[in-house]
Amino acid sequence: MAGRPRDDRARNVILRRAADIASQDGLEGLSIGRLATDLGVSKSGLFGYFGSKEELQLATIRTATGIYLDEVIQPALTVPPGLGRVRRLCENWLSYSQRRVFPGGCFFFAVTAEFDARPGRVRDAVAAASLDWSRLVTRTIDDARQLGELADDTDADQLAFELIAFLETANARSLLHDDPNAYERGRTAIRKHLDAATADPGNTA
Amino acid sequence: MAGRPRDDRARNVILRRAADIASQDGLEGLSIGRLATDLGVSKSGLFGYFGSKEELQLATIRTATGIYLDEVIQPALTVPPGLGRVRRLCENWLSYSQRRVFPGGCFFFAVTAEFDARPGRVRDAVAAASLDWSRLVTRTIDDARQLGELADDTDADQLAFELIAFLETANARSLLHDDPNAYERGRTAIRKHLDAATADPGNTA
DNA sequence: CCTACCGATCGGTAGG
DNA sequence: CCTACCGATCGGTAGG
Repeated sequence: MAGRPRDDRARNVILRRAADIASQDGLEGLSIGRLATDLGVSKSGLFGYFGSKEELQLATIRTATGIYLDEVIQPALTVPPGLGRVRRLCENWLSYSQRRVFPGGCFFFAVTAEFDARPGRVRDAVAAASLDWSRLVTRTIDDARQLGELADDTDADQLAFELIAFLETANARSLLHDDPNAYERGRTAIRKHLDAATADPGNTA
Repeated sequence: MAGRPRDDRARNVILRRAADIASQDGLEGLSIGRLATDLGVSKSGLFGYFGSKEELQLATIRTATGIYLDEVIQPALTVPPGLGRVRRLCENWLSYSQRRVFPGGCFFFAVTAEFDARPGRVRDAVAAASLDWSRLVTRTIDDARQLGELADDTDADQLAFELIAFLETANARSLLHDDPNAYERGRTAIRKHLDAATADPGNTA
């Protein structure tokens, strides 16, 4: 299945560039010819790595998932479970978007809106990645709750929905309006929200 | 500028269909040939109404804006200013998304992610529509604050950011995961958030 | 508002 | 992994 090391390196270079293009112009806007020209190889040579455009799209999603793991998730797992890890996960996400690890902002935000109404394997792969992320945030919140750092009656699924909403909206607003305040709005919303959910018997919010 | 009434009617039919297609496949996925075939007219005949693909895209955005006004904004203005109008605006938005007024969910969510990283007139038009909507939500919240229905220190811009985040995330999750609970998550988040912001000197959240 | 066409680009293939 | 090509489709135009 895996080619020689040299092939793998070439493949990685191709897919990193593909993910950058897709974050800006979408996975449909990503064309084999353009990608080949950008990288200075022949179209059919590049095509041979993947066999079809759909396979290129799926491989690009896997590459983006790996980068997301490295940039957002892994560094948060160095923090012990609890509220601190929840905060770190959110901050890593905002930083990943703000630093433009992908030039078009969050890769998954870009391709979700593109494929959410187009049934097929690409949509399925995007939906699976989104679900994995959503479950990780939920689990991290629930850990904090079980450790007594969030109120006992915290609905982890609901709070995860709300935090993810703030992250994605900060990303979207920053991109669409070149608004540098977007990330501060997101940070404020997250801080306020997590403070409101901290274990505090007198808190009714 | 405006053609005969017959032309205007034909134009509206074309643009309504264009908005439906764009909500699912994007404004680039909207092709003049496909649109012409769908509507049973010649490609050049349809082209003549607009003169370029970019003009078709801009006209489609204007049509979608009109539908958004009719479905979301106008019916909320029948409610007197205050917290009730804020709630009505949010509920109208969720209903507009949930009823699939556009088959691909919110038209503007779909085209924002598509064009947020592609400078040009289309992005500018999408950004302007987004800003208008954002300002309307902010103003509606600030009216409620001035009427004493929201806490005096409510940051209307910040609260608008948060409510819009819940709306868009409910839309996105419903589309990507065929999740019927997405809208209830959105409604819960909005209710909880507005309750926490209601005028109440003892509330520290 | 039609038919017929333009050059460019798409995904994909043949042949070496 | 290259050159050269395939049919299909793109936005747009000529001519009537």
